[in-house]
This record gives sequence, structure tokens and C-alpha cells, in this order.
Amino acid sequence: MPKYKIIARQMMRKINSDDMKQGDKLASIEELMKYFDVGKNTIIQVLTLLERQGYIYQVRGSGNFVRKHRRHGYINILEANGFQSTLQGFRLGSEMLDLKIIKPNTEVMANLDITAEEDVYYVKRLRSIEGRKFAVERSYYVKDIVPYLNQEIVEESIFRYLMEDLKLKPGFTDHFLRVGKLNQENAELLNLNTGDPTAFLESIYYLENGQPFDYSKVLYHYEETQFFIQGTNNMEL
Amino acid sequence: MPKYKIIARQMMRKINSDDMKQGDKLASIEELMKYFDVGKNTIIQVLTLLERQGYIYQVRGSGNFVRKHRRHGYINILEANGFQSTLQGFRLGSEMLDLKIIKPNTEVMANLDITAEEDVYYVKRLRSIEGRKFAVERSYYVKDIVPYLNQEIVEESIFRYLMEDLKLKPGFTDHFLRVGKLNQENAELLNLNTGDPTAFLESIYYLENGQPFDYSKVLYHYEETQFFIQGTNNMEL
DNA sequence: AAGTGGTCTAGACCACTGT
DNA sequence: CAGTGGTCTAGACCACTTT
Repeated sequence: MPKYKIIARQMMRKINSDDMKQGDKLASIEELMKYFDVGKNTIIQVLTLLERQGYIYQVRGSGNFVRKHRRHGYINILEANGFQSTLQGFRLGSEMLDLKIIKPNTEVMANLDITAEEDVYYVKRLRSIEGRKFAVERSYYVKDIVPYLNQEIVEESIFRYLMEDLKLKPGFTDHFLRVGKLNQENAELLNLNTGDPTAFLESIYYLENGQPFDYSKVLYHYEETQFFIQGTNNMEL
Repeated sequence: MPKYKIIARQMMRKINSDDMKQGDKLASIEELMKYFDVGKNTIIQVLTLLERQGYIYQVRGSGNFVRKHRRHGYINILEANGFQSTLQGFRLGSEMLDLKIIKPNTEVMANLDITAEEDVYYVKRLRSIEGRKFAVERSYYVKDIVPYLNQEIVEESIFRYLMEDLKLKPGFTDHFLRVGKLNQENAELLNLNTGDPTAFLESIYYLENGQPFDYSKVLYHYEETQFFIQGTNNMEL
């Protein structure tokens, strides 16, 4: 683990603690250099990372300041999988409704960038929070990359299994979100009425090397879910 | 404008052109150093920026590759204001429904971090794309920061006015998104029926120095809008 | 003017990928 | 092993904010 990540972790813990609140000023770069005994660029790397992760904001000529929003219970959409982090403290559950190996249809082929001959795992899950159903998820995993899944994995955390056991390295993600009306099947699964509103989120997950391995379609219960998206300085380009 | 931004711009134009497609490999860092006649760290800064903006993905020991998603017509939620960029090529309109100076209520006070005595501009707009109504927006601007607004500005681009004329420097943003049912007033504005689904997006815009200046609540037409959110490598922390 | 952050260089060395 | 990206340093100089 490189120095700048170790330092960043440490500072993130500090910022997350109750010691610090929105607008609090961090130590200056020079002080941080001395304290951690590293060069300036390393501190800059740390601060860039913290800024990008939404922990701080940087003000030229003035200092670095803690950034904290005040709302709780929102799903950070960029962590919509592995939402353990944003929804920590809530009791989450996953009920497996279906699990099988299939050949992809056109939609799945296009989104996972595979041919009709390649196998995919199809997983259908009902997700709950504090015992309340909040989402129906249909996911497709490229079998060449995810060679094995079972009920136990699927009802625990698939992403933890992929990362820790299969040692897959997730790279980037594309999310597409629409709003629509529930059909009968999905309404029944969520204990809602046909025609009720829903957030429909499609996500494509790519490995570090750019290969897509997971295409997920999730329908959220409109009364149980709210999303949070953090924007960082886009600077003038 | 620093070197790394100039180079980044140039490379972004190149990547956006039809010359390059998803997965194409960029020149190596050493080649880029020679070509642009700059040091390694400067190129690294460029690549970090491009990666963060979703233009490329980086693969250690292998190279940098073009990232392009294939869907069009989606609003990049991180550019939900100033969506000219994501929806370029579409004809956008803004009809002013209301514009006045008011005292903030509790909700506005909390989100803009102001007292009950400070004035805010209240702006209500109906936004359209290609002549079709797609969103109702209610925004609150801190008058101390935005001292003047009129119909012309409001029907053009408020953000362009803030940045170019008032020289405000936007910093970061918090977005909160929920799904719900339209009430009668908003349904009528969007030519929909009461109870139809809608995406409800609340956004707080902060200046570079961390001060909030704009609190916006937008209701989107569920048939006319879809959102795109790009996730970049979160690395292990 | 002093304090603080931002950009940039040159060079060293490490870590990973691909052949 | 060669190619390529990632981390890190020390130091110079610039730009902005604050007092």
C-alpha cells in the first residue's frame, strides 16, 4: 500500500470521527509534510484523493476544509453495489429468487460486450433493509470471469466474493437511471401496486482492464429509497 | 491556464472525435512527455484528470485506454445544471414562471446555511427540450452572492451568467434524488396526470470556498428524462 | 508581506503486464 | 526481460488569500 493511501485512510478516519465538522480547516501542507515525514507531492496526492472522494474541499491560498453533508439514509449511487458503506448501521438482506446459467439475449450481449455463445450467470434477488423490501435486482455475470456462484454467495455479498475470493479488480462503472411505472410482476415483489413509481437503475461494471463483467438492472421501491450523488470540483476545462 | 489543463483539453478533443473508440490505446507516457515537451508528473496529472472525467481508464503496466459509453440522450447528473454539455445538439428552453426576492423558510435556511433575515431569489422555471416540457425547477439563490437576476438571465442560462458575468467560481455539489408521485400542480405543468411518477432531484451548489449559493428542487418528466452517472475507479482504501 | 496552495521539473526506484 | 505505469523526493517558482 503506497504512502499516500495510508495517509489518506488515516485522515479519512479522522474526518469521519465526530472531532471534525463541515468547514473545519485541516493542517497546512507543510505541517502535514513534517508530521507524516513525506514530500510535498505525496501530500498533494493525499489531498487530491480526499477531495475526489468528497471528504474535503480545497481553497487556493487559504487551506483545506472538511466536507460533510448532513443527510442520512441515502444510497450513494456510486456505491449502489456494496452499499454496506453508505447504509452501514442498517440491516440488509438478500433473498435469492433465481440463479441459473443462460445464454445472453441481445440486450445482455450488447451491455457485456460478449457473443451469443458465451455463458452468463443470471441472478434475480429481492433486497431488503431492516426487513422491508426495497429493490428487485436482475444481474448478469460473464461466466468466463465469474466461473462459479451459489445461493450462499448470492445471499451474502456477491461483490465481496468477487473481490476477496476471486481477486477480481473492479475498475469503473456506468450507471443509467430512469423513472417509470411498475408492472404487475415487480409490483407484487415489492408489495406495491401496478403502476406505482419506481427508480430503474441499470449498471455496467468493468474490470480494471476495461472488460465488462456485470450488467445489473435494479428496480427500487420508491418509498424506501433515495439516492445521493456527490459532485466534486469540475474546474474549468 | 496550466499546462496540464491545456494538454488535457487537447486530448479530450482528440478522444471525443470519431478517430478514437472505446478500448483504443493512447500513446505511452514517455511518448506524451516528448510530444508535449513536459515532465512526467505533468503527463500524470493530465491522465489523472482524464480518468477522473471518464475519458480514459488506466491499466498498470499496460497503458491508457479510451473510455466511451454508447448511450445518448442521457443527462449526466453531475452536470444537471449546465446540461448543455451532455445534451448538446438538443434545443433547450426555459420558461420563467416566477421570480421574486423572499425570506427563506426553514428548509431553505437549512440547505443554504443562512439565517431567516437574509434575502434569497426564488426562481420557478419550466424547462423544455425540443419543445417538450421535461422539468419543473424551483431554485433559491443567496442574494448576498447573486445580487441581481432578471427574466432575460433566467430564461437564458443562469449558470453561465453566474460564472461569466458575476465571475463566481463553483466548487462542489450535493445531489439528492428520490422518486415519487406528482401532485396536481406539478402534473399540470408537465402535461401529466396526478399520481404519475417523477424523479425529484434536490441539488445544493457550493462556491469554491465552501459557501452554498444555490438550492434547487427539480421535478423531471418521467418519460422525457433519463440520467447517467459515471463511476471511476475507487481503488482500495 | 506572510502564509498557503498549485504547477512543474529531473531523476530515482518500484510494480505490474506482456512476450 | 523489456515496456509501461505508479510512487516519491527535493527544490524552484507561481498564484491566490489573508492580515
